[in-house]
Amino acid sequence: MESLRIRVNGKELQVEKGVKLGEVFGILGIQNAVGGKSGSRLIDLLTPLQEDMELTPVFKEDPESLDIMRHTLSHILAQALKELYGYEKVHLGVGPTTEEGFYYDVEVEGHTISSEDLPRIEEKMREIIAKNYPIFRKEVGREEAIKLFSDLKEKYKVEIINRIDEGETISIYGQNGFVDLCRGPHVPFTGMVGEFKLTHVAGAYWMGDSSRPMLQRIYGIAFWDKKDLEERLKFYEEAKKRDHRRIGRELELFLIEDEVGAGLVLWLPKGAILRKTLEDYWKEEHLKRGYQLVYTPHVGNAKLWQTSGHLDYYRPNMFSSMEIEGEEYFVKPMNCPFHIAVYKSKVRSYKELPIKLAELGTVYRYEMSGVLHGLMRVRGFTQDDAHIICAPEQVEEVIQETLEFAIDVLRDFGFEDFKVYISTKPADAIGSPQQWELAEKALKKAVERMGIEYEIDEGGGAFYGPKIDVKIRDAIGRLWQCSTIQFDFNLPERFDMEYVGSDNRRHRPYMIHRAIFGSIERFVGVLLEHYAGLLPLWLSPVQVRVLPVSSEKHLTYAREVEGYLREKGIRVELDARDERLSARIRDAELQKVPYILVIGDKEMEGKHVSVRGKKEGNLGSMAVEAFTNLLLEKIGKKE
RNA sequence: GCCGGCGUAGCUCAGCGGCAGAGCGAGGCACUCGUAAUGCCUAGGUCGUGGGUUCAAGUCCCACCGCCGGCUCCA
Repeated sequence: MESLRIRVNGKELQVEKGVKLGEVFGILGIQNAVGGKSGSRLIDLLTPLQEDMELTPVFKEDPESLDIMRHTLSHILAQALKELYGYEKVHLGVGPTTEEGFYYDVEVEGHTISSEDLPRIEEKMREIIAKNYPIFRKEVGREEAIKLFSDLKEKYKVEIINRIDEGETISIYGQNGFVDLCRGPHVPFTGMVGEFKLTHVAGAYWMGDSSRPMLQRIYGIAFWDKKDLEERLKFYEEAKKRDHRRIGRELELFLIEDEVGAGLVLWLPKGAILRKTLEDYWKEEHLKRGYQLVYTPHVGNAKLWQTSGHLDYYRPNMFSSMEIEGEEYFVKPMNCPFHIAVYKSKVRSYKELPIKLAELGTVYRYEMSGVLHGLMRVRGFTQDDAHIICAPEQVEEVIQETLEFAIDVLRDFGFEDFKVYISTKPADAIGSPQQWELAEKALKKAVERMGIEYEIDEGGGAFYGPKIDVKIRDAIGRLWQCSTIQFDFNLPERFDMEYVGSDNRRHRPYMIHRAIFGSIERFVGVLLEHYAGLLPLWLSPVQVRVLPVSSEKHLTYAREVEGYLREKGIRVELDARDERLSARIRDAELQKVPYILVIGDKEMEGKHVSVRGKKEGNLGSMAVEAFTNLLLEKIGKKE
């Protein structure tokens, strides 16, 4: 028998080839290990060791251990389904782990699983766990595997086997009469899994291909500790509480209605003022940084979209055409062709570059009905769009400046944590290698210089150019894609864009698309979820609500205060309804108004107001001017 | 678009073959009130739309529209 040298935590051990990792740990007196790790590779206790290796044990404290037990839970889920609906009726797809749990894609003949079935399935799973069945692992040959899974009527598994590379080991795992094709890793007994809960069931195409059958995906979450599980469930509840669709209705910000159309947003007065605040800020910041604002139409001639290539490549996402005086027109899905037309309105000199054209351009895109979601995914939205046209030697500086701009803006809205993704040249790219190299280098350099954490999505760029995407982390840790800076080597060619260089010759400029918010709609949605509706003062649709204690005695002075604040540019409302003061306070609190001013006899005497802050609580009485100055200072600081 | 669930008053929801309901909100009246809900009264519905089954349909069946959870797509 061949022998192997295994190093665990620095201790070297000589064992026979084929000895299971669990036995190795046993010899070494390592207890409670869930599995082992060699480099980044996870190995479970059931796996026979075939080569010399250095290992560290994985315990429950190690995050990798979750992956192992979640994987086993997905098998237990599969077995539970087989037990409940019949071994030959349940066809298994794939059952991987997720960031917080696991799922299994299955097809159940003659039954569709609904969320009502989940408790029963869970119960069956707990039975399997309680029995503490030993889990086995076996390596099988390709032919043997195909025969085994064909006999089991596991058509999807057979398909997977056929896709496995020659030479790769094919392993099966199972327990108590249940067998699954699986790479592992798993815990050695069904009783070793942690706390779990099945959360929901949804459809999922086999292999993610819409031309293949749709399976049912059963999702579960799982952690070692009940505490962690409950925390995760609380997170879902918290997310639900922050749902911008709910907040939007409660605070009367926006409306999306059947009568108007799916994915089309009506901005109610309070939402409109929020949007205006965002837009005014946006325009000011752009002007400060040398952008030129433009306005372009909502529709454009088909010839334009032909030249841009949208009709060839983007047509499925465009609304149907309309005919005007024998010419075909389309509602715009993008602003770029118009901005290019602005650029081309005259001969451009290198001295003008970079030219930065910006517009809050409302575009319409056909999105499949199933993907529409509140403000986050709509059919009509306003991009905070800009196109930067520059010379090659300006690219680096332009990218740097643009990225800084985006981050500065996002910081102003209270986001501090960013994740940046750079997508590089895909296989089917157009443009010269020099162009790609220059562009990709500029992107990387900009991110590195700013010291932001980033990842590279190798080959993930669009065919027409590489890009940077910025995602922001919200108050409960979720990432939202917002800003994007995207090179375009395609449109300058298609539209024959030029500038005259210092050599008096014509040159092709570089063009960069960029958005900071992404879309106004989506960004407002993200803001609402980030702040759970309690927007910072400078963004609040209503910043102050004035409440006279008595709607008769104090009304005149209350109106005076209201008028004064309004004149100072503060968004103020008077609530002199014939209601108890505490009822009106409650109402203002629920509407998340940052400051409530109570006005009674005492305040009237000294031209004071009694201030109650949403965050600070009762701040006591102060002079109207003092309060106004305090407020204006806070608004100025974007608090 | 696909799979599953769901559409009942402005909102949140109950009713699941036999007289359309509740709370909040809205309107009216009384109370004139000091930091998170004063009381009483009233109005409000082709039960998403269209078809079908039935003596009888929010309720059962079919189609469509929309919403929710996913999948897919996001030149």
